[in-house]
Amino acid sequence: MTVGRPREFDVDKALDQALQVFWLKGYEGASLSDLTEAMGITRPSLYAAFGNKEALFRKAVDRYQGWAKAASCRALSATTSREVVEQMLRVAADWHTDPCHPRGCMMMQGTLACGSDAEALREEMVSRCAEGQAAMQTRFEQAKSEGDLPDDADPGALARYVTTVLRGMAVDAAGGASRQDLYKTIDIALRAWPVNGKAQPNRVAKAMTRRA
Amino acid sequence: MTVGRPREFDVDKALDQALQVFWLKGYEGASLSDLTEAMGITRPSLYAAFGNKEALFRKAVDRYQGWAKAASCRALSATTSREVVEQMLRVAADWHTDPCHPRGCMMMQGTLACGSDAEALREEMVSRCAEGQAAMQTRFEQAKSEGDLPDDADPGALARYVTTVLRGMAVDAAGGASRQDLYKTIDIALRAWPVNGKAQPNRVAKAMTRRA
DNA sequence: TTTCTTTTCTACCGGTCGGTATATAATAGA
DNA sequence: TCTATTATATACCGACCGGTAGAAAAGAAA
Repeated sequence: MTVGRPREFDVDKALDQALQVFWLKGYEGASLSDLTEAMGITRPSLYAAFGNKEALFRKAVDRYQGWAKAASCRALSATTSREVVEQMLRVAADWHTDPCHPRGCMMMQGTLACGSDAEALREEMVSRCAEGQAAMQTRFEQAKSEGDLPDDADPGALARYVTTVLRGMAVDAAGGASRQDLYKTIDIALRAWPVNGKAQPNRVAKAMTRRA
Repeated sequence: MTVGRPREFDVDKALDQALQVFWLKGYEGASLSDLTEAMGITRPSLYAAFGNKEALFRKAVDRYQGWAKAASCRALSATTSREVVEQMLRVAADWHTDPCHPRGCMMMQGTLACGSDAEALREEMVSRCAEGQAAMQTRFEQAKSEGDLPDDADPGALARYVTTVLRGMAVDAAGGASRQDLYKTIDIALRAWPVNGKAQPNRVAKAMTRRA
């Protein structure tokens, strides 16, 4: 029951369009003309609805990260650390080569692709990416305590390694690598994963609920 | 014995300064004002000496790639494929965290960090990066024929894997990762390297000349 | 219908972008 | 010294940047 002239466009759809533009062109590479044309609205409408360009970018990143976090949570709940990593990498490979949207990682394309004046933005994005790495680290610490990883395993270093491969794959995809190429890379990357000689007490029980 | 007024600045030194600016700010993020200030020359001097901004960037990339190719050749001449990869990754880690210049990879920071109008530039950089990957692939094919890699090894996929890790590390470094962090990542990444059960006839002989 | 609120549109702001016209200064050869 | 040639410095170009003022339009409440 709002008063005043009703908005003529769908805010969420417009945000999706803006996300695509940022993904493709980066934060600074996406001009307001690019954005308003893709969103199908005029400049003042954009400012009234989203604040300014930076706020619009943040909202686009929020939406993007929502998807990423959902996929990440699903992967983190896999039974073994190895399965966590494999799912993480495969989902990323599928995502970064999905023909429904631009290739590569939106946050990397959008934020690494920005000059120095948006330094604060970049640092925020770096720390946002670090969240995912930290989540993996805690998951691997849990795996270690469960005996799913050997005693000499370094959860932090392992999480960093996976993050590095993820970032590399995102660049590969942005540069045109095919999904099959990324799959082959994943097969090799996974051979670095430590195998433990200890018993894994919860493994069978967890495996039964894995596909729930 | 050239005629006319002599140039008052050192072209190579100016190009080095331009390289630093592009490295730090990217192709589009580096404005002509940024460049001329860092190079210590005026705008018309820049255009007279280098053509235009894009030509200047290409020359800067040429110089950067010269260093990269030299290091790459050194690594490729190592005895075993594993040593090739280890040296490749370690040199890259050192390079990308060298305090003497901006962090990360100049070509990635410079080119991935550009909008859509410089699409041709980006594609050229992508193909330039592919050269290094191709060189690794031929080196690994040689290793396979020498028995240094198992018969079921896929030289192309292995080269892609190493390239992916290299790209990931470059992003890590640009985001602030320490050299020690990258070293730990390398230790893990190397565990993916295939081990062969076959004899390696030339291994001892080559190892003797390795440190020559 | 009148009033109030909010969105939409056109047109514009100062600033910066990459690039250049023009005039002057500095050298080599005649 | 005079001329040809090249580099320098100032000042400027049209185009585009992110962002906004102000009027018209469309709804809800009175």
